[in-house]
Amino acid sequence: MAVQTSTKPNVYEDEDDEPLVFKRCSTKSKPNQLNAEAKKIPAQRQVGQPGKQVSEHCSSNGLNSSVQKGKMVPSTKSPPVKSPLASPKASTSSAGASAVSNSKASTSSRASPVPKSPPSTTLDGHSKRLAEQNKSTTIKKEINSIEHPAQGNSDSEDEKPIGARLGKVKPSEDSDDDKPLSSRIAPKSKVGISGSHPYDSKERKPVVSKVQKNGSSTTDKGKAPSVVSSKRPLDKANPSENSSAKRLKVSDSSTSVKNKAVAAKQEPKEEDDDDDFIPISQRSKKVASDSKSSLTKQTVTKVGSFSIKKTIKKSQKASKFTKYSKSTTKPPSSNDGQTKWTTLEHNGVIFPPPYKPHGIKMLYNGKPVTLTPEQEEVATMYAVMKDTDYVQKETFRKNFWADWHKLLGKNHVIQKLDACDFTPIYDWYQNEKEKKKQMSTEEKKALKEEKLKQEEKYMWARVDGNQEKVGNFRVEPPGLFRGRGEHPKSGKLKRRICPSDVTINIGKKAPIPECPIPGESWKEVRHDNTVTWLAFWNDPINPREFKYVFLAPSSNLKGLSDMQKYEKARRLKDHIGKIRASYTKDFTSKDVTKRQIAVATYLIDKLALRAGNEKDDDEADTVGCCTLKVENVKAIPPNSLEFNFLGKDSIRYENTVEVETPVYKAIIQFQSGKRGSDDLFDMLDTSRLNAHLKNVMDGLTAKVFRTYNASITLDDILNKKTKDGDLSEKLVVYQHANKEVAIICNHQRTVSKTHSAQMSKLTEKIDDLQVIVKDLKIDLDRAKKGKPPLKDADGKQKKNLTPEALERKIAQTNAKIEKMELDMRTKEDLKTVALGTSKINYLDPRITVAWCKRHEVPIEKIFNKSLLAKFSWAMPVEPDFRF
DNA sequence: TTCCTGACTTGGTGATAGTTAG
DNA sequence: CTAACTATCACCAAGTCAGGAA
Repeated sequence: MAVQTSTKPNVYEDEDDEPLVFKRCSTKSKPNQLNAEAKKIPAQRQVGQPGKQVSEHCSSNGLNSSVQKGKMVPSTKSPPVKSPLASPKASTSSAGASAVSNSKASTSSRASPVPKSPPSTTLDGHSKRLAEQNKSTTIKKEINSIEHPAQGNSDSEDEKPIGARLGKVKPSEDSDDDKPLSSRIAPKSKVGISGSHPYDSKERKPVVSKVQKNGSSTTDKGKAPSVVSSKRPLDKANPSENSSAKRLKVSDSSTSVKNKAVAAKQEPKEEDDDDDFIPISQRSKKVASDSKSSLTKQTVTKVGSFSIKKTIKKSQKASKFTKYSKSTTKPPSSNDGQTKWTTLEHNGVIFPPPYKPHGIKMLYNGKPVTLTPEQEEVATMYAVMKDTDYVQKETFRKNFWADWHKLLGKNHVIQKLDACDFTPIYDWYQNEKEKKKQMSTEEKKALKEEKLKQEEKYMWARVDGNQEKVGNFRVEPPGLFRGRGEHPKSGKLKRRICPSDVTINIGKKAPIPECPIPGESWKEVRHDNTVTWLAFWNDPINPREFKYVFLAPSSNLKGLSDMQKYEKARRLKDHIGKIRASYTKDFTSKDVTKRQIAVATYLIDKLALRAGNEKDDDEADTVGCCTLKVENVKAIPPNSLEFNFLGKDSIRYENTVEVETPVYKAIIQFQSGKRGSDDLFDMLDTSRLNAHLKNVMDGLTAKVFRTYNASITLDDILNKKTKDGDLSEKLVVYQHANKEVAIICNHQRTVSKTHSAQMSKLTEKIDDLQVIVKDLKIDLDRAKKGKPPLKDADGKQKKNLTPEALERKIAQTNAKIEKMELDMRTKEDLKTVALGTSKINYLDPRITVAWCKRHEVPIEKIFNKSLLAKFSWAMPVEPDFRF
């Protein structure tokens, strides 16, 4: 087991001991210890404390990390010119820049073979190539898209209690600028547990209550939010950076396609990767060897990396990763600047089936009403929503009525919604649902197959010769608009989309998809290779907006852009010290705009707030950083700020943080003389802010900070907290890190309806087990004295067991109890935290993959099937990769 | 400069497929 | 084998941000 770990452990450990620079403050709430500790760690960090600054600085430029890694290129500094080309930072390049693959050239061959059906099988080894590519971060890698065969991962393990270990984690400390500043955001109020007794046991932590959605909440809001302290030393700016910052106007790396082309050229040998045709079974061998070689190669370059070959096991493991990397065929075409593809074939989109009238009559003033199919369709949409809270909302009903009334006509019997009784339709619907549920497995299966058969042709596209999965090829069916929060348009009828609403985008030489509805035709057919959409139509609710059909996340196109996103965030690491120094300096600038930019940037960096674009009146009233209102922030002496606002999706953001005094003062100034509903940052909007950011780092925008803070936090926690231990303990560490990121990003979910019931059930079970333990102890005592055990509850005589056997049983039961308690704590802890969002969008998968490789954690334990497909580009990463 | 359009990423939820406990 | 859960996925809403028109 200890495989690779060998090298690293020490490193990390050391870190722990280092002085921390940032530390979190404790939350106010007093969680029980476990929590508290755990939470603290990540959650709140103080931004710099004075004394420690030094270290901070250093690290800031990533040095730290690089050092640790040993390798990853110290170079952070890349030449000032960021090159359009490669965005990648120099650092990566070390390995070899060489390998970029590019591609177009090779393309053709591979592609063809791929059958239309999803290729399920290929596994393969392109890893090598990929690996190299990775190293060089050059953008263009080829990502191939093929689907992976079933991977069966069988590992089953699963589930260990997650929370288990949290308690043990020690508070971390971080030091560097690199580290995320953020602090904890989530408000922590504590809530009591609902059920009867709380779970119990030892430490119970108060539950954190989260925020509620839509503001309504409330619940506990009063509680104490956590406070973060932040202080970052001012001094730090790095001189050097400035120059680079200036950047010439090169295009931003992300777009840098052009370069890529050049780079691409190289693609050496990878050709052999194609094993697409080899049966899987045979492939495995090959894979292993490939991977090995690739790894080896890497090893060479970098000193410290662990060598794979050490054990067989290892190689097997490696193969696991390679199996998920795409095997594909050709690399994506290189783009030059704008080009996203050279050839594109697909079959268009599929439309929902026409409405089938059911003929059930609803009641109006208690009397049945006959409706036309169109009217009935809309009535049914509403009827079906009877038990959702949408229909409780005034806006929803009003909008629905307006649209439906129009359909009914002025002289219809139905004149007002309140006198309508949709129950008959509702009941009919419930009944249909029930019937469906009752169908036999075979029937269900047949139905599913039927559907699959119809949709199959729409599921795949061929992009530059590669077979790629299409994301959303189904046109949205008509329905009532379900806006989130207090959306002014919620309840409006979303009309049916027809082919004449749809614009298709396809390669010039590709056959134009046949319109699936006889007699109708597409609105337009374009051949625009500067965009990635396959089709779009105007949103019926807001005609100036569009609904697009894109490729699935597992596609090369998406994978490439995903990777570029993370590379950009990694670049921020090299500039963050300078950026922080610069905005710190501007907190006291005489120029109000400058001061606002500085404070806004600080909030975005420290709290991971979203940029906050302006919104129209016909959208829900939510805000982001630039659109914060005076009333959303409350200054709490001596230097804390209490935030409370509705953010994206009308999710409430509640957090109290300690900020640096100049920030605190600046906020008070920005608020003075304004009404609560006025903009806090009146001189600012997102484009101004982003324009400023762009001056500091090429391609930098507000959202990059979210990605950066999320990923660096994961990398940091993972590397500091992972200890040797069994798999489940490692998974707990991962989950803990993931949770911290989710908290920073304020990713919430609603508490499941059955949550409290589940908790009390668990409590009950634990109580039962405790009774059992008690009885066992009595029996043990008796057994020691040679007496027979007591009768059981039914009055039956229990089996006579030896004291040893009884002791074993007691131990087992206690272990069970402990595990359950842990599960409960974890469950309670995560009841309002959504871990998935950050995994999908913010955490550089290479951090996870590398960590898995280092610690021998099967990647399938962390990434599910879709994530594995989406992140296939990250699978070849070197084990010592650090964000 | 500001406004508007267009393209693409990010996000929460409910239905469903898959698992596990009883 | 069924009930109870859980994990996953499809769905589609809601953001971000670039770039061009006004």
